[in-house]
Amino acid sequence: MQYRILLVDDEQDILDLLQYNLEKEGFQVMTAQNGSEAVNRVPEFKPHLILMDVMMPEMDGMEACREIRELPDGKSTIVAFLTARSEDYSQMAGFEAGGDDYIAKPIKPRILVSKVKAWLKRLEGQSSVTPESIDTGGIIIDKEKYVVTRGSEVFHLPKKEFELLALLVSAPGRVFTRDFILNSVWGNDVIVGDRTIDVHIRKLREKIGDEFFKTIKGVGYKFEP
Amino acid sequence: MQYRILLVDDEQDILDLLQYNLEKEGFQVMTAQNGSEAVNRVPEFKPHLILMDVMMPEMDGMEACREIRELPDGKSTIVAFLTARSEDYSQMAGFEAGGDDYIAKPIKPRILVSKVKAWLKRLEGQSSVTPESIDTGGIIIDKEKYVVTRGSEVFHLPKKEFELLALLVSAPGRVFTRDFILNSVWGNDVIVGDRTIDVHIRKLREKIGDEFFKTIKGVGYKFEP
DNA sequence: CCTCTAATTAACCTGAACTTAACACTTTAA
DNA sequence: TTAAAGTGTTAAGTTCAGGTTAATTAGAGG
Repeated sequence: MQYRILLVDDEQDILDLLQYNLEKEGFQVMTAQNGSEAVNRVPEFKPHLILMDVMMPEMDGMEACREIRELPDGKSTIVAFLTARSEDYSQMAGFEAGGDDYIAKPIKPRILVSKVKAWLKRLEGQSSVTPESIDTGGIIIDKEKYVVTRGSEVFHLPKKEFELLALLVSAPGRVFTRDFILNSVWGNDVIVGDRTIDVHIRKLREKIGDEFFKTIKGVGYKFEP
Repeated sequence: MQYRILLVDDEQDILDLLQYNLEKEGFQVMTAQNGSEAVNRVPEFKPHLILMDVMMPEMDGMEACREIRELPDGKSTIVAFLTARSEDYSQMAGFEAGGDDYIAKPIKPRILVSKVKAWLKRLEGQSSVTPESIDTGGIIIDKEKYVVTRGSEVFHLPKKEFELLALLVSAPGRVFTRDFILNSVWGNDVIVGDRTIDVHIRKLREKIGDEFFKTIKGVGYKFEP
């Protein structure tokens, strides 16, 4: 499948440069010259990744990002900012605006491409949408802080357990087959034994609570609030 | 409040044009004809934004920018270069010299004005969103004095340690991936070994306190008050 | 050019996280 | 009812990310 990337910058030169380099790598690229144009293109183009300059006339990157996050298709795309290096980290990455990451100018094509690939790789593992925090049946999963809260208790789960939980909770009641879980949490290229999932489920049951994790024999597991 | 803009170009015509357009928008404008003149004007005028030609007699823009960055008032001002279009984006913007952005000649007044406004907008955000000193969980980070205070203790951290701390503290609780940290503190063109971050984290733990810095294995680090 | 500090690297250690193996248990269906 | 298949449990590996230390390199300032 071809990934779609939306480039947003007010300067044609930079758009050209980036577009050239990304298309060379086989990505499908669309461009926009300012924030509002970018916002408009999202619904039609449904980009997997948006690379956006922070500073633009008309509507700046932060504002555009906020608006994009409001769109139905804008929640799942990765937004990365192009920004000058400065001391102001929080601004820089535009966390508040819902930015995922950033790349500092000057942009070296090779670095750009490798970063883009890394970002997109993140999408592969995900089933569909991944909001910053999921809240189901009294269990809150905060992907930003990497913590799980149930009532007043706070759990610090290791990576795999956390991802497994996040997957199950992402669709409460839905049954995930062992196969699907392996793909999502472990990846299609990793081969692990049969009991690995069981053990991880067990740890979740131990920590979060037995009652939440239901086994469907011959099929898989599901999470129930 | 009125913003102060320092224009630097060796051509009187251009100075006049820019000055006219910017004053029309309500900005306070001062001009200089070369780099050294510009450097001299910074302490008295304390400009919010410096618009400077790259190529000038006496002292060019890059050099002037470097010197301005050395001044106490020069750290917080935004420096943008006026530059002819070229393929060399990294040079173009003079980021190495500490420039924040650039605008390509020929300069269209409307674009100039909107860019200037966008740049200055960043200052607004900084004063409110990210003050010069952050105070989290009893730890005060003074970005101006480059000093960290915890209770009555005062730490003078070296640059990298300070920046790492500032980054983590900028979003307490949030997990920063090693990758992200490398980008932010080291920049995406610098390649450093795997253990570099660890060592810096260790120094912070040593100096500030072990309990504040939490490791999320396989993910990254976070700061918790 | 020397000195001192910061920054980075290298080499090694540690332990949590993850996986596996072995076996017990449970369900299903011939 | 009993084998077969699927899952649960435990403990014992194994691996790999991160921690630690010391040595090396880079850089600023005299």
